[in-house]
This record gives sequence, C-alpha cells and structure tokens, in this order.
Amino acid sequence: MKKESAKLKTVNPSGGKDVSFFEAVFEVVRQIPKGKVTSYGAIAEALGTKESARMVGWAMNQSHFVKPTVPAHRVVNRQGRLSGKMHFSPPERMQELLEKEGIQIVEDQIIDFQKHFWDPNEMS
DNA sequence: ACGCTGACTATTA
DNA sequence: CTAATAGCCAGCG
Repeated sequence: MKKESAKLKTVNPSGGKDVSFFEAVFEVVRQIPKGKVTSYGAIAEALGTKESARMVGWAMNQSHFVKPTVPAHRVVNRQGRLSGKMHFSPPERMQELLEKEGIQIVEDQIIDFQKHFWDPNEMS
C-alpha cells in the first residue's frame, strides 16, 4: 500500500510565512474520532514523513500551546503504550480521558490497541 | 556553528 | 522480555 505524500495542505494564513508541519499534525489529531487512538508513526506517514515520527512527538509538545485544545491523549506510540502521559498536566489525565472514551488501559498500555487504532489515511 | 536531547520506530542481539 | 543502534529533524545551550 503506497501512500503518496503531497498532503501538506499547508494553511498559509499569513501568506509568505512558512507553515510548520505541526499545524498539519494538530489538525489530524483533532480529527481523531472519539474512542479512537493513533500512533505517531501513522500521523507522520500521513504527512509524508513516516521516517520522522519524532517530529510528530515533538509537535505534540507544542500542542499544549495550541488552540483549540489538541486531544494529544489519543496519540500513543506504536505499542499502544502511553509513552507521553508523563507530559500531561497530571499524567493520570491521559489515561482518564482514554478510559472515559471507552478505551481500556492496563499498566499504561491500551487493551485491543489495534481495535481502537484509527488511521489518518483511512479518513474519508 | 556544534553537539545533545527528544511524547518514535524498526532491527538486531 | 530488555538493551543497544541507527535514522529522523528541530530546538536549545
């Protein structure tokens, strides 16, 4: 399954100002359906930079400054593990939110991660 | 400008 | 299972 990049809608609100791909990441994350989760790599791939999942994680770091609020709690690593929970206001917040959406978590790991997995490339 | 670090991932041992 | 290694790219001292 190939996936052509060329996504990068690159909303240029100021016209002339370079757009950070973070904006694209934030949009994708905001589009994650409730009760679903995705991985950094999946988002990175959706942006055409699957090799740089780190940049996605780094983008999430800015998510706390961005508005509207970005559901970063729906973004986990490839193992379905809450690797970034420690970066939340209270780390427990992430798990609470996920459980609230119907996702089961044990030992910081999502149960049936694949079942709750949402692929940004699958969205119509 | 250089080197380290990091909310990652895949591979190898 | 864990540990180490490599690739990735932007921010910070």
